[in-house]
Amino acid sequence: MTLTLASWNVNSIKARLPNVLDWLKEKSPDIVCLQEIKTVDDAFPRLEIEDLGYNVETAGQKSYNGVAILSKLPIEEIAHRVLPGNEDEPQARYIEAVIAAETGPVRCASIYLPNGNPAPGPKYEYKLAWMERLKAHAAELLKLEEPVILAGDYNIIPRDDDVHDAAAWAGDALIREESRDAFAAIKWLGYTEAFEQADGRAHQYTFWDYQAGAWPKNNGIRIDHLLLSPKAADRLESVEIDRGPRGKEKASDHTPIVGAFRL
DNA sequence: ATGGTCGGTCCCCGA
Repeated sequence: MTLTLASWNVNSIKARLPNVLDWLKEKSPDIVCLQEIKTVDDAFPRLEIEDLGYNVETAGQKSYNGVAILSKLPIEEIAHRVLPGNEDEPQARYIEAVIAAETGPVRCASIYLPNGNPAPGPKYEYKLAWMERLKAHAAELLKLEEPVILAGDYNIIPRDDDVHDAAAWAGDALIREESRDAFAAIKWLGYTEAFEQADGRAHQYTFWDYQAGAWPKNNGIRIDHLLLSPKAADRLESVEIDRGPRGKEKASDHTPIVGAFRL
């Protein structure tokens, strides 16, 4: 049995609803981690998505940020709606569910990591502090020895091969050495970055800016990632970026990344 | 073509 899990920053679920519904109907992923839903929970278009066979859990806020998990499989538990380490966190950037897969529970998080620009500055400090919290929590999750998939918009360009023109991004919060080191530190705990593991793939992107014709010029960056615990990594069959949604009318500036697992 | 992004909004801010 194959379980498919997608991560997609939709840049407003209300503005993107027709595109999202079309894509869910077309691809029918088992689990979808959404970011930047940009709405409070009560205004999330849950019925339209439930009609397609999904259970829906959200952690939203007004205007900005907001994450959700959609699952065709039963959601056993929402383990967290705020990233542990600061329960007073005002920004909705984390939700973690335990999902009942055929092989047993699979723990999935939808993550919207702070952008961090301009760097240096307080927003960048917030990004690094948030990553420190994520690392501490990710370490705790490893102790459970479960399949864990930490999916989301990490706002991190891991390698120069993940950007059209690395020099043009020098100094940006998404590519700075401290950002990359913080991302690598989470991997070093024992997580596998799914896409990077697939050999020989370079210059495949998940985000293209709305400005300056970035999409037609394929001037993109790879910032949406799936981090896998050992038990999830062992079960990884494939991971692909689906460029389809980025080419549609009224597209998000991100496109989905989809992993397939023997789970 | 002296322009050139979106989305959510207390009309700018965040990306």
